[in-house]
Amino acid sequence: MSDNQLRKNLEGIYDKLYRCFGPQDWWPGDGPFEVIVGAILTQNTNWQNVSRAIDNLKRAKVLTPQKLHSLPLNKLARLIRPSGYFNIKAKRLKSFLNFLFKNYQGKLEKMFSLPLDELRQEILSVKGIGPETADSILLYAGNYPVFVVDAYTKRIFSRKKLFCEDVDYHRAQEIFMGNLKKDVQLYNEYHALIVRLGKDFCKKTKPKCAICPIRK
DNA sequence: GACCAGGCACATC
DNA sequence: GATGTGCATGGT
Repeated sequence: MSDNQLRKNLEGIYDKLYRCFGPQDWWPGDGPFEVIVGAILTQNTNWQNVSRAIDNLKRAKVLTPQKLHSLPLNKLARLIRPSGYFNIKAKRLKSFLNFLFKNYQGKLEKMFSLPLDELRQEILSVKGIGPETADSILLYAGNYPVFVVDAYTKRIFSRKKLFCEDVDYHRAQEIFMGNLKKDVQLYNEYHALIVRLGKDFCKKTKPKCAICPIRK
């Protein structure tokens, strides 16, 4: 497939999704810190469970960097229990908070004043934050122009023969970022629309769906 | 009861 | 470098 065709395909799919589903108004969450917490909690978990965990944190009035940083690990784990993998996710939240307080005095504005590539490297060095979580944080909490690749992206676009399902994260990201304009709002909406499509039409065990809006 | 959901780190070969 | 496994809840 030529670069030109690829670009047309990516833009065409976006247009179809947008026409079909409309703006998704992402990230579902209030403010950058809640976005970051949600990004960590949603690892391999559906959003409904994450939402319950976040509600617990809100009810306990601990959903701020300072409060979560000083909350004991076992209490944090108990509050985020509905999100699954709660022990490991509690540690991951703590490792991010340690990073935030050690390097930026707990201030997100300071952290988000760094240039994209530098900050991405730093966030990726935090234990428990891999490429997808890092990019979700950068795009949805920091408003950096980074395309987020997730399991749905790989599944949907491999079925459209744009790349293999086991494509490397960075390579998949390059395909989007190299062929679309670097635009925060576009990347925000595109990923949100992919998740919307994935949830409704692109199940793991159902390779074809007759009513999929982007089916040829 | 099986399968799935907006990953990641670590062990083993 | 590739592949397998543990981590866990709640919905369908």
